[in-house]
Amino acid sequence: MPRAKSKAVHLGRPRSDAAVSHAEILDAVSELLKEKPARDLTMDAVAKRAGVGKPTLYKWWPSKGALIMAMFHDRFNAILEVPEATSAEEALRTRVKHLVAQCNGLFGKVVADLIAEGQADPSILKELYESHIRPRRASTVADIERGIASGEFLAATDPELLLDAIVAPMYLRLLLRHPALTEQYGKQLIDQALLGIRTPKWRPGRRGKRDARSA
Amino acid sequence: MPRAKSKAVHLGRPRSDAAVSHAEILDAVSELLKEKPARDLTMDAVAKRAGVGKPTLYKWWPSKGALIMAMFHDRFNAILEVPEATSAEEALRTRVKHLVAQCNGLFGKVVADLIAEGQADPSILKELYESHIRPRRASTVADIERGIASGEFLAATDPELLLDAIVAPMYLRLLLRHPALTEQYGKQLIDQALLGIRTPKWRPGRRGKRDARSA
DNA sequence: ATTTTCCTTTACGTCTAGTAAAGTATAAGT
DNA sequence: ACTTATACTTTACTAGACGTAAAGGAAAAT
Repeated sequence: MPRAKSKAVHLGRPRSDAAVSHAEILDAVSELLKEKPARDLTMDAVAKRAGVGKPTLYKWWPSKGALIMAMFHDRFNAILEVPEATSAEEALRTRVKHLVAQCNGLFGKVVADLIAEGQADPSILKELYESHIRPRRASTVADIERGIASGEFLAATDPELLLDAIVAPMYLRLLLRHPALTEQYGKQLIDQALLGIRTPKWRPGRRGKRDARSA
Repeated sequence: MPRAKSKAVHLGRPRSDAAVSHAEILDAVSELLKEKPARDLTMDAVAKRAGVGKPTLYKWWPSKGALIMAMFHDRFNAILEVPEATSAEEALRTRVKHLVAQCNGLFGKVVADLIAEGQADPSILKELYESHIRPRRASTVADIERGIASGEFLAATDPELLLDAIVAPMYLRLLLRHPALTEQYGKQLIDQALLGIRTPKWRPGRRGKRDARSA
């Protein structure tokens, strides 16, 4: 008589270490995406390269899109840390520089692929936005709000809108591939976006952070 | 002996009127794209709805992407005419308003689909850019340059960059579908982009509309 | 009526997604 | 050691779509 599955005592073959096979599968996805667009990625190819069977893939991920999303999640979930000591403008410039570099690598390709896949499967768009874009935005918005609080940026600044004006053109170039997304372009975008935002008289202290003025 | 095909005298069945069957085929594509994403559009379905055979489709267009692009070209090639009498700012606002409306209709869906398809077929991206985006940009850039020449905008303004900051966020919302692309958002983008561009002393003719910000 | 050309229909070969069925491995229990 | 229960893999299959080839029908000149 089999015992009730009350404790850590199970009958039969235990689950294999998901961490290991998952890593191998996501590696395979990552490597294949370096070679071909997501559209041309076949589950058979992933299974073959990972050394597993196709049903194994479907056991853990319901679709190709979900699998790619999982790889993206696993590999590109880091949010850039920006030292609080710098001015908000410097923080923005650092982030944008970093984003340009990422967009010109595998990160950029996969983001573009995911947005493309998302046009036929909105759940991908939703997850991409909720799990990746939203948190990244939040941390940059925090930078901007810091800049507003410190008097570096005008009080009337809308952080979300400012962010959109800087970042969206970069993503669009990523998607359209033309013209190329360069670091210089990122700089120009910041320069322009800050034209009407920057407080004229504001001077960064050498540590950057000045007390918020009272009234 | 067949005569040389020197003149309008051909032997055999004449070519059927391409204009007619093309229109029917592109109608079919258009209708089907109202119902499903480009990814799920099948050539069989197009052929069936248009009442033609599949080989006929491949006779004129080499791929599904090319077919969709042809429909897009045929249906959405109009560029908005903006009266030269208005201020550059008004011209921008008119264009943006128009673009929001278009993006929320079939135009927007097809653009998004084409960009998505383009991720696996760069020739689509290229044609989309060269044949559609570039000319539209040119006409808006002309508006902005008019504004610079008239002194409405600062001389240092970079028209392309300004345009990117306004339009790219709209396209990105179109592609990400979240948050929704509203007319208000378009307005806010212009408001913000013009903050650092507008000449302080410049006064529009009485047609200019002073507008309060909408929180 | 015959010929010539164009076009459509039908049918096919291939590829891929996703699933079902059968077989193999690894543990506990006796 | 041997059975049993469970997890996983391999193989094979169905369904659908692409893109093409072959055959037949339609419309003009002769």
